[in-house]
Amino acid sequence: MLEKIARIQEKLSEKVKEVKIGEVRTVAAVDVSYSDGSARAGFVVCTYPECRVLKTKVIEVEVYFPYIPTFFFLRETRPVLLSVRREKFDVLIVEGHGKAHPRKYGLASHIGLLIKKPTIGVAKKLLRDTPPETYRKVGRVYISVGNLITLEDAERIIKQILDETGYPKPLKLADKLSKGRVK
DNA sequence: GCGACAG
DNA sequence: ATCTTGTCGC
Repeated sequence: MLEKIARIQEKLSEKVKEVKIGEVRTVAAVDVSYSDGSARAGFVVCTYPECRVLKTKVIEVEVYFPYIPTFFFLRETRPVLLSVRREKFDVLIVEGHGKAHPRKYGLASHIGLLIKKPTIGVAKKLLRDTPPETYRKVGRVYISVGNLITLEDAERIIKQILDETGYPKPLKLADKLSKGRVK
């Protein structure tokens, strides 16, 4: 079964577009946390590059798929998609890899393909067998192309919004929101 | 002693 | 991720 899905990932990775992004005025971020059998997605939209918070929200949804390394997107696509639908932003930061993946297709790429908007994958650790040219280390995180952006643009954008700990500010807020740990 | 592949 | 213990490395 997973073999079949792996082939699909390789096929879908060919649909990812690496193009220069247009003017960026707002950046959004999503992160998911779990409690019991439900997943909670924290979503935030900030101005770029100032990172003034324009919107925040949290949604809750039942999760049915387990976490399997390199198949992470099967578990988080649903909650992430539901939280970003109908929202407005120029680029979306996703907690999880984009092209920095053994099959060049992580959650950030899947989301980017589905919503047809620029996405950047951000993760704290690398997966085994990740092609070196697919990512950059920025601050303390690894970033990669999700969709509709170049690695260079992604790097430039993330560098502008790092906090003092080397972690993207919008993503940190999304993380807190998902854990219900923010005003 | 029990693993070290995103979360 | 979440829980949890110890604080460190094969």
